Amino acid sequence: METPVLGFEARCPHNLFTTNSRPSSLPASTVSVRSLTTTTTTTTTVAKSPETVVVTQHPRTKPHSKSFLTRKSAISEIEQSPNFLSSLHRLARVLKVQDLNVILRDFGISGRWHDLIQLFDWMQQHGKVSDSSYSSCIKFVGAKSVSKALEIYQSIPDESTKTNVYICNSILSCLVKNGKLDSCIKLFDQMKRDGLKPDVVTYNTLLAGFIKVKNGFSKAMELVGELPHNGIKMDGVMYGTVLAICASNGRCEEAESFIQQMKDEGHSPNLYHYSSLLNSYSWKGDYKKADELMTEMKSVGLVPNKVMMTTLLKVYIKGGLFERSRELLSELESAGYAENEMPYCMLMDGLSKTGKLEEAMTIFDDMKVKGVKSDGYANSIMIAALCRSKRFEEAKQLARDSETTYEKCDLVMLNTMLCAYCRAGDMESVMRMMKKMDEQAVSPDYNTFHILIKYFIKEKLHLLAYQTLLDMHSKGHRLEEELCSSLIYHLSKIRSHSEAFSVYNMLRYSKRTICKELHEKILHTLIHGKLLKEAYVVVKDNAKVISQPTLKRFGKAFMVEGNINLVNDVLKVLHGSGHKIDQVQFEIAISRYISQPDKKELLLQLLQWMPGQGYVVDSSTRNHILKQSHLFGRQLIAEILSKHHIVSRTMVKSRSEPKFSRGQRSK
DNA sequence: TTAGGGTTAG
Repeated sequence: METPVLGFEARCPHNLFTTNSRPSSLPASTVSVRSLTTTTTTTTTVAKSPETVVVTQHPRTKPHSKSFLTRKSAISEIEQSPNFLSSLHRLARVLKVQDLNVILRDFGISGRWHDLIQLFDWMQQHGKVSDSSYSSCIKFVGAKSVSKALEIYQSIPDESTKTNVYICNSILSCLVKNGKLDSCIKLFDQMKRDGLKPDVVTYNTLLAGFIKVKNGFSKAMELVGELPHNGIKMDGVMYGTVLAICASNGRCEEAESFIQQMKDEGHSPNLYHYSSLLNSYSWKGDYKKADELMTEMKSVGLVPNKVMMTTLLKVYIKGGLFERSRELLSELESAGYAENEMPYCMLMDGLSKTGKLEEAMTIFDDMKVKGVKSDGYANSIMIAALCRSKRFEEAKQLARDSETTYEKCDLVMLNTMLCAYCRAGDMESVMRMMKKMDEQAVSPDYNTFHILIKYFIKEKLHLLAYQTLLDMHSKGHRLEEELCSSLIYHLSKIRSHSEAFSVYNMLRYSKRTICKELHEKILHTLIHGKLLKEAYVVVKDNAKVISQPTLKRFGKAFMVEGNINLVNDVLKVLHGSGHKIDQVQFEIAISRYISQPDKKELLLQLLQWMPGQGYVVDSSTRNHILKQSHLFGRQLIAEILSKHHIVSRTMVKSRSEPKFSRGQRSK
């Protein structure tokens, strides 16, 4: 009785109960869900495709088995029940795992997230899960919560299930879609170690993660390089992904060669493949190649769509072909492809960035006259354009208009307006924008901080600028040297030396190399602020790039007021850097030691160190030491000073030798 | 039986 149904199920490659998907190669009308799940009389009416031929080749004795119909109705009952769990309890006995999967997917598609989780829990508790339960569940759960999806993946008890390629692809895709590319790659490597045999879908999933990532191109190519090793051939989908990666990285030559490769392998590029290639030409504005591409595409019967035409416009604009751009824009208008502001925005931006502000403004006005729908991008572009031309009052006015016209602003718009207000010196509006960002819970980005700090410096609110920089740093944004340097300068001027030093340190430890003048600059600030211990740190790390006069100034300052316990270390560091220590510095250091006899050891160390490096005490210092030698041990002092004496004599001799050779002297 | 991609603006 059940055989025909099972036979049918076994032959049909797709789930009987699937309500959402069908074989992607088939048009919607051929094998509809309705036709498969109602009675056999309808199957004959749709017997047009190979699949339905299969059906008719195995005629059933009965329309559907009782069990089939029971399961079918149980599924819809649970799906439609306001309290699905109670229906589930009641009907559980008749349902197979694949039936539960159908319900699971139905919940996923209709966004019944909590029901989905509840159902899956129930399935796990009752041991009614299959590989496809995991892959579907992870897919739907992952769209809302990556951590929950990971939790489900980790909960898989069986190691071999954990490396099931469908399940792996599902969780990897979920990570990619949530921008967690690094964790995705890590997990992928782990999966491979655990026995995953990645397939074309796996690789494509990973590759998709590189599309909008900076420097994603080379990493993507590494992955592509792994394909032959795993016996995987690229398919049309993967070519699409790879071309998008090329396009978003401006790699037009590579894009061309991938297109060629796919053609050679018998794939026909579609509109998307060509669009990516076209987009790759926009980087350099290569309109010649773009035109050729359009011709080729049309010759194979593809009709450019709105996006493609807009991308072509982008190429023309980048290539500086403004007349042709205007013509193309008219074409877009007549084709009904310019009903929103995007093509206008591109043209306005291109014009203004090449100094054609007036022409950009004409487009802007035109757009308004034509009643083109705008979400505020056009305004934002013009505000930026006006700022670029230093027409701050007009920029400010337009920003005000935007604020009243458009309720919703994204971060870039907010930044543009903020910038206009800052440049126009409108403090009240600046504060209003900051408040707005706060209220809308928009977190400031690098640009926001940069704009504000520059503005606060201009308004001489240096400590506020400093606080903002701290905030910026704590949020993990990179700091720009020029801005930091300027802030260091201003903080020093208002005698906020330690704040200046903290800016220096933030920059120093977040950047591999910084301009050498900055070390010198901060050193002057620290000396001036008497932060000598900090100054010593700077010298210790950077003595080789600091000028001799500055080192001298530091040395002297430290000898006079630096921590006495560090005096010898400082002298050694200065000497070690190649700096010739001034006699005055020794004099000061030694007098300090003499005035503090408890530092006797340090004095002796210094005096013993000096001759070995070619330094000797001068006569007044020598006399000073001798007068107090009872404090330090007369005998020892006498011995050390005699060494100084010997060295000083050889020094005098060697200094005089090159100048007066024997021969010269005898003349 | 479950998994993948792709084009445009500031």
